[in-house]
Amino acid sequence: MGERISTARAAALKSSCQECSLSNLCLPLAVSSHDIDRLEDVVQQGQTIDRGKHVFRQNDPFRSCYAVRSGAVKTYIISDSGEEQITGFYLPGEIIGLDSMGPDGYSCSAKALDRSSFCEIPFNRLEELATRIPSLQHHFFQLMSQEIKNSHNLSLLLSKNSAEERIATLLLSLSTRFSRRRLSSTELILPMPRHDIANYLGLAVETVSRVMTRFQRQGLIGSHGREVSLKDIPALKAVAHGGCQKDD
Amino acid sequence: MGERISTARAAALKSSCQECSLSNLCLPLAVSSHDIDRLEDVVQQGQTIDRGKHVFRQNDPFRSCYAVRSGAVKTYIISDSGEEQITGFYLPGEIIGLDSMGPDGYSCSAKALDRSSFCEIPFNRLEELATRIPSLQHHFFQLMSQEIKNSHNLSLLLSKNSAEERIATLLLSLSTRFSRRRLSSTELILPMPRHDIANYLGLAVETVSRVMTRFQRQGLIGSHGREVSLKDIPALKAVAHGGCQKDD
DNA sequence: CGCCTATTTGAAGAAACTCAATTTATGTGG
DNA sequence: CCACATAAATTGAGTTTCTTCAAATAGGCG
Repeated sequence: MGERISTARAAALKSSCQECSLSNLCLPLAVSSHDIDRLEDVVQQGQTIDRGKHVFRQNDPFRSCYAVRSGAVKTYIISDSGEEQITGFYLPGEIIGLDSMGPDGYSCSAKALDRSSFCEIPFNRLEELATRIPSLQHHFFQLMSQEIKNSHNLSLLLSKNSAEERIATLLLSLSTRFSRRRLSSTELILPMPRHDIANYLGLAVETVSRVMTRFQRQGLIGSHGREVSLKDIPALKAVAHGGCQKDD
Repeated sequence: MGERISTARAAALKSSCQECSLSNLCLPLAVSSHDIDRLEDVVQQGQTIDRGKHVFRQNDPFRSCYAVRSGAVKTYIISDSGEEQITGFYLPGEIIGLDSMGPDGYSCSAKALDRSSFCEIPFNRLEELATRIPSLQHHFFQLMSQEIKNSHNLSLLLSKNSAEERIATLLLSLSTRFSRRRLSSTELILPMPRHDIANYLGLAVETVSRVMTRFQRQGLIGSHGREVSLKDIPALKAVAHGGCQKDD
C-alpha cells in the first residue's frame, strides 16, 4: 500500500500551478498571479495511487475533478446489463470527472493504468472560484466542450470505421498527446494492455492483436508488447482516414 | 412583475422563460425573478426554421447555444474522410451547441428534422451572466456534464450492443423523453427517418428496417413508417438490456 | 398523376467474433 | 536467482451478425 505520504514528501510534491510543467495543458489560464494563488488554495496536489487502484468509482458521491499529473488513467462505465466500456485514456495534464457534475455521483469509474499522481479539484470550491475568475469559468466550459467533442469523435470511430482505422486513429492520437508532453511521438510505450485497447475501440482482443501484427508486417509500426514505434506516420494517417478506397 | 412590452408583435414573440412550458426542462433554475429577467434579456426567443434547414454548421464561428422550443433537431459531425455521424436527436427543452465552446467554431452541424423553433443563447452574454448567477453556472456545468454522459452511453451502445439492443434502447429513450414533454410514451411519432436512426446507431438502413419488422412480428411494437407504438415496454427493456442470454 | 425518396424484403458476402491452443511476459515464493 | 503459476498476447479455424447489392413496394409532394 503506498497511499501514505509523509509530510516532508508532501511538501516536496506541493509545487505551484504556475511552476507545474503541465500548467499550459491542464489550466492554461490567462489569470493574474493573484488568481493563481487562489486556485492553488483550492487544488490539492500530489496524491498518488498504485496501478489498478481507483481514483473514484461509478456512483460514488461526486466531490472533485482530478488532473492527472503523472502516469495514466482509464475511465469506464458499466451499463445496467453489466457491460463495460472504457470511455477514455487520460495522460498527464488531462482532467477526469467532467462527466460527473450531475446530481447522481460519478458517472464512471477511474482506474490508474500505472502508478499515477494527480491534483484534486474540489468541485464546490471550483464553482465558487469560477464565478470570481471568469477566465477559469471559460476554461472549464472549453474543457467540457472538448470532452463532448472527443466523445462524439469516439462514437464516429466506433460507428463508421473498420478495426484498422480505429487502431491507427488511436495510435496517432496517443502519438500527438505524447509529443505535447515532450515525449517521443514515434516511440510509444502504451500505458494500457491490449484488452483495454480492444474494449475502448469496440473490438475483440484478438482483432487488435491481428491488426497490430498486420501493421507490423506492412512496415507501418514496430511492436513488442507495449512498446510501439510508429514507422510510417503518413501511411498510418492514410489508414486512419479510410485507406485509399474512397474517392470523395 | 414590472414592465409591459409595448408592441403587440413583440408581446407575441416574447414570452418569459418563467412562463415557458419547457422551463423546467431547459433551465430549471433556482433563481430569483430578478435573475430570470436578466436571463430573458440575454435569450432571444422565437426563431423558427423549416425542416432540413440548418441551425448552424460545423466550423461556422461559434456564437450561441440554442434551446429547442418545438420540432426536433439532429446534430452530426463529418470526419476528415467525409463520413457522417449523427451525434444526437434533440427534442423541445434540450440544448444544442454545448460541444462547440472551444476556439474552433461549431464542432457539429445542427439540422431541423421538422419545422422547428428555438431560443438563442449568445455565449459571451451567457458567460458573463453565469459569473453573476452561480445557479446558472451550476446549471450549465450540469447540462454539459449530462451531455458527456449521454455521449459515453452512446459509445457503449455502439461498441457493445447488438442491432436489436441499440434500436430498443433508442425507442425507450425517445419514449421517456416524449413523456417528459407530456406526450404519449407509447404512441410515438418519430421525428427522424430510418436513415437517420441507422446512422445514429451505426447500422445499415436495411438492418433497422429488419429489426423493426422483427419487433413487430414479436408483438413488441406496432410500426407504420414514422408512427411507432410501444406495445410491450417491459419486453423492450429486456431486449435493450441484453435479451435473456446473459446470466449476470 | 407521376417522379423522387423512404421503406421493406431477399440473397450473397465480408469483417470481426468466438472458441481453442500456443507463445510470451509478469510476478511470486522457495 | 530460478521455477513455477498466472496473466497477457498471438495465432489459427470456423461461425455469426450485419453489411452490401439488388429489387420491389409504399409514400409524399409538385
